[in-house]
Amino acid sequence: MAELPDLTVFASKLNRLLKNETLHTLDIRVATKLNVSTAELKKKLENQKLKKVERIGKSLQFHFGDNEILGLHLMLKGELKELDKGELAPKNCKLIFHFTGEKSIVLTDTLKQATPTLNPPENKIPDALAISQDDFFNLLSNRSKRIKELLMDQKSIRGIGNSYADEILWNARISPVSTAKAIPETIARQLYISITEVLKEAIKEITQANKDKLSGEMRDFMRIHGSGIKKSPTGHLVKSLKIGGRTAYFTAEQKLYS
DNA sequence: ATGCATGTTCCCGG
DNA sequence: TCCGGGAACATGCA
Repeated sequence: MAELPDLTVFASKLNRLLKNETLHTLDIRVATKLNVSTAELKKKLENQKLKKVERIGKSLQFHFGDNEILGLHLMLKGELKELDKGELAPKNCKLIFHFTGEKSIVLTDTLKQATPTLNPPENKIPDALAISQDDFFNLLSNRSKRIKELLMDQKSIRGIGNSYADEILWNARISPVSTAKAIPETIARQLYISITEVLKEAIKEITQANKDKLSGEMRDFMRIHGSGIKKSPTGHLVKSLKIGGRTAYFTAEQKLYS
């Protein structure tokens, strides 16, 4: 699925496309995972102006007129797509947003796991691109989890998925199986920098490749993560390991703290 | 053909 | 209670 950098690009595309447009009709084809009734969702959002779209963690938030927020998590297979005028709803369509200016976007999901949430509860879990250095140090200091799992733990820090966790840990030269609290502060500082650097660089790459994208993921620029990558940019053999049911890619350049 | 990838949740055992 | 492993979900791609 799309990860944080892709979602950031989607959010800016959605803003360019739909900001200040009024939602005319919300066509709810599949209501699975929805936290309110279809009637309530329609009632709250239809005829409201879309004020902005934001990315928070791995979800998008559509802010509508009267303080109504629609959160949307795409999960593994959710995809957004612009629908041309008169175009039929695609297969596996869950939601269609028809705006008064005749623009429409559709949410499809073959897995039916995409999760729309009306007015998601306030959440203090920091976003990976917004966490302060102090909060990040505190997060590491009392956790005996392996660092890769901690970075991917959405209840600790939001937005980092399997592939970017590998990229970040290689950038910081830290082994993914290091114990979080065993990482010394100087190294943790580097890790903090790597998070921002890797994610921002990815946003830049994706934007340059296609600032208008609304779906899919782009990974061409990844240094470590991917079954096709044999060596790191510095020439070290890429090894792999299952961590938390996911494949971690790493090299001997990455130091183990335990 | 086989199996891997992908996020989250839930279930189980240590 | 925390930690880690595994399954489940549907589909496309090597």
